[in-house]
Amino acid sequence: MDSPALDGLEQLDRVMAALAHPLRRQVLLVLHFRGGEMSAGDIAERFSCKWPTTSRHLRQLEESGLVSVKRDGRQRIYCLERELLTNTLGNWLHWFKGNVKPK
Amino acid sequence: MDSPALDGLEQLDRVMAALAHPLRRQVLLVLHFRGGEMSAGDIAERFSCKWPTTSRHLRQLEESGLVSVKRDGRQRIYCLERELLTNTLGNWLHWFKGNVKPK
DNA sequence: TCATCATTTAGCAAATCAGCTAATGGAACA
DNA sequence: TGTTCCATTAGCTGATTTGCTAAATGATGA
Repeated sequence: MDSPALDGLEQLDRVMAALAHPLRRQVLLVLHFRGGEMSAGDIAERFSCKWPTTSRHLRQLEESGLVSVKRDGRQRIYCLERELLTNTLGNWLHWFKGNVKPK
Repeated sequence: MDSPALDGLEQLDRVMAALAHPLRRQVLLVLHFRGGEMSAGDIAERFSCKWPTTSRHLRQLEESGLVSVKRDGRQRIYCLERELLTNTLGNWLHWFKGNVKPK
């Protein structure tokens, strides 16, 4: 299910919170470098923590909108939402581009 | 005190953690749009939480390296470290630029 | 030196987070 | 239908975060 037009601030808040944990950032990178899609199992086996722990991190990522999920038989496939990531972070960062009131 | 050449991952970790709280992000923006430097008091009076609360957020920002402090008489002046912010975040984000393994 | 101003530190309580194990859900297949 | 496989949810615990109030610090000025 799509977050029903989560407003910008709320979205930023969730994205930033999701990015605060190193494991979640790592998941995003792994997803990216493996082509953007991986099953939960493929993701989980790359990390040293227990499966349910990874599973919860994945859910947080999903709730932030940074990944989406689809079912394929008994697997769940996680997809990186690359544009949401780069846009959300990029747009926020953009406020800081250019000197305001340069000395 | 300067963090003695904090390594990249540690740095990223602290920056991301610092950015996870909306008030801390807001402080950075306020600092930026006010020219990069403000006293603790000027910052604190712009937020609705109590002074000590803001003070602690400022310390977290300082520990992440995103701001630095200098004393000026009995005031403390906080300075936005704009390059650290844009470099740290920009470099991380850069991993996600360009399609890897497009289908 | 004593009071004052700007700000931080100490210390506490409530909320949230992150890890674990055990139990559950649901598709596939014998 | 029952078993197996992939993955999640439930529920617990300990650590961390965030807010508060009250006390402390440290520079300035009378």
